[in-house]
Amino acid sequence: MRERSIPEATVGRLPVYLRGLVEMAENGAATISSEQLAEAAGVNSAKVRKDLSYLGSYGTRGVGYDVAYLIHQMRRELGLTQDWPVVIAGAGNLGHALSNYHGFSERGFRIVAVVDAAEPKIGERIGDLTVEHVDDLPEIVRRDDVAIGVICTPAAAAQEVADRMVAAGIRSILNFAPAVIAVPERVSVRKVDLSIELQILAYYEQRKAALEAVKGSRAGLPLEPVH
Amino acid sequence: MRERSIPEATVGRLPVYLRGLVEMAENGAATISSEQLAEAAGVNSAKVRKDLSYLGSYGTRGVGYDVAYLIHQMRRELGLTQDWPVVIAGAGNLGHALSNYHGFSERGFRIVAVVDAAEPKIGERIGDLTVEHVDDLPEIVRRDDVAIGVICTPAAAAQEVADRMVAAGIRSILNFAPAVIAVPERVSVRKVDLSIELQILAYYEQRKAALEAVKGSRAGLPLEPVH
DNA sequence: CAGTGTGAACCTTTTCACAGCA
DNA sequence: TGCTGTGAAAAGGTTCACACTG
Repeated sequence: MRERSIPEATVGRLPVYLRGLVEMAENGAATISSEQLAEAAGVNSAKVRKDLSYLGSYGTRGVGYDVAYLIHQMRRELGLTQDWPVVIAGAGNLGHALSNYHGFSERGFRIVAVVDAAEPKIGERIGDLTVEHVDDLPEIVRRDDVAIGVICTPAAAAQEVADRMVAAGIRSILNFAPAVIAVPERVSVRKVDLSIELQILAYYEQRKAALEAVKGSRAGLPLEPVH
Repeated sequence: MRERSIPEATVGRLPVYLRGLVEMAENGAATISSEQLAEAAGVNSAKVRKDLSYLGSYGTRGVGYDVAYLIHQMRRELGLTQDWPVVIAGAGNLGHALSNYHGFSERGFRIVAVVDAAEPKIGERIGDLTVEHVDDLPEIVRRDDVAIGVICTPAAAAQEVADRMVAAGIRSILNFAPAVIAVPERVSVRKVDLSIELQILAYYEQRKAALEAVKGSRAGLPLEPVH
């Protein structure tokens, strides 16, 4: 392989593999088979091999993959060899929780600022940070070379905040607000909608209940796997 | 159509449509076209029509869809005509934020309990709730007929909590812990991994930077859309 | 005649199965 | 011999384009 452009589905799994690999490394494993990594990532081994093949031929036939080397290559490919300064917009419940979330800093995402629009929030302390005004976004982005913004505002404010982030020069947005936001093509957006996840679970849950109700009477609708 | 089993990809979008429809209804719209709904949901209209066709033929040619009726059908299909009692495990930052998150209750997901394993947390108040001990899960699940559990613990505790949830009779799990959890086949699991989302953004961000660097010199790698 | 509903084409992703190599 | 790497087949998802209808 060793070619440009990793499939989107694969990109989404690489961080999962990476986490598994780092854990393996901590446990002292020097090499790992696709079978073992698949186990750790909760997928099948064919998928692991295909996915890793997009990074290059880093395995050894009959042996497996060198854990340390694969971690290195994966970090390089994912762009995790550098630190990523992140700004969070919205100092509510979720904004607080994310600002304090250790998993970010552990993986090289440094929260450099939290902004909000509400006067009473400004100046509030969150860990080492002080909540700044959203008007200061352009300055913050310049000051800390921020490329990634996280939106934790209510839905009604999400589009405006997104616009301000884009105007300030942010090029990637993680949106937790339950709203669809429009951005220029050059800006990447990913969304995480907490209640949508529950609604999806409810759908399958309800199906299971419906299935129970007719149990035995018919062959039964196949219950598709979730996620 | 009107047939069993909606494709997974469609199930994931229905809640987005639903949100758009509810907003339209609040704005007084009586009917909506696939084009308008597509706009609200951030997808194209062909997808909307295909997706809605799995629910049945609820549109009127030349007119569009009746908003109220479509909301009703969609709620029914998603299993949102009932309330879903939810238990949250882990009274840390995220557990707190989710317990207080209004978006859940607004959509019929009622947080009935927060549990934790750490003694000092037990008895702590979160909104109207008092943190209970994880040992009491079976009783809580019985008491409130809980079907959905949310894991907000550190990664190291996730599998054990999942096991306890399953043992207590929970059949759907939303996992926020950065860990893969194994559950019996009958249990649905969805995961939300906050730092994985950032890592995916970092990947595309880094690609964009790499592209800038060679700008003009070559035709350039196509920059695939994110999410 | 505007806009749905849907076959058919197309593209992406997953899985299979095995050749090839350490 | 054991496990990777990958073509080829299968499944799943998206988009096209247009017949059909209220």
